[in-house]
Amino acid sequence: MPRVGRLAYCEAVRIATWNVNSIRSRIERVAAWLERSDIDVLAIQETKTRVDQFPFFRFEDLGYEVAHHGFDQWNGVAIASRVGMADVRAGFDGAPTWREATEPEARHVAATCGGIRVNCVYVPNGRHLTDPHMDYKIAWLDALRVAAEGWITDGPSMIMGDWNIAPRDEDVWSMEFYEDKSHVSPRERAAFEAVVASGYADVVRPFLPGPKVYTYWDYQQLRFQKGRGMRIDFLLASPDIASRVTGASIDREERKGKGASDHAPVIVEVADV
DNA sequence: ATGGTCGTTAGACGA
Repeated sequence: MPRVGRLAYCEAVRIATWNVNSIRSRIERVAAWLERSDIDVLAIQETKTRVDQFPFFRFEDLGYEVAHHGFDQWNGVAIASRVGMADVRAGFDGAPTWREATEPEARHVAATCGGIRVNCVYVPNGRHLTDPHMDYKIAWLDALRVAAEGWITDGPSMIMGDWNIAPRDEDVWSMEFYEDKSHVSPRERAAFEAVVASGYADVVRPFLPGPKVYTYWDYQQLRFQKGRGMRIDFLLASPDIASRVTGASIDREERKGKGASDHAPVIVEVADV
């Protein structure tokens, strides 16, 4: 059979999400990881940089196109892809602003990569149960749910990123520790499950069931070394994508050593895109 | 020791 093009022979696409906690401080680590991990699409959260400071060249050197959305040292989201980058969009309709801000924070960017509508999200941190940021977080997730109800009807899509929510008790190292804290409250969990219920599926958990499967470990108190983490980074997929996911992994190696992000990358493999 | 570490940046603030 003659070769008719790359996609015709592409057995799988590898898609990942990673909260890098500053792309400028982490760029060499991210670049090295992309190279050796054979990643086709990476959704990045907490770039913590303006667009004019983003190290686009480093991704381009490796054959990736990048869409980045960021205003300043807070938040910031990006998508890097080597399987196409079309219809880039920053932010979704109905996203709330923090208090009276004139523009929503940089917490969502979308692009169509390899036939998949990739939505990269950085869900607000609620901080504490009674903090105004918690109401903002819930409002943001509710608006995301409304947007997702539209995306699910538009074709193959994914929503991936740092959700700042541990949906199940087994997703944290200690429920006793977290019972009065953010990330595990019924309100947050309901808001997460409502996005899932709009038609998406967590495509990682079936391959990596808990307990003790985490994607984030606080820098403080030797949490990583002690195995005290949280599962708060998720890849959700529409049914047509979910049924083609052949594997998933969390690269804990990337949480090790000096210069690591506090999150590990989460990877899924999608067959026959 | 009532914190412990990181990131942004230059005194805090956020996670």
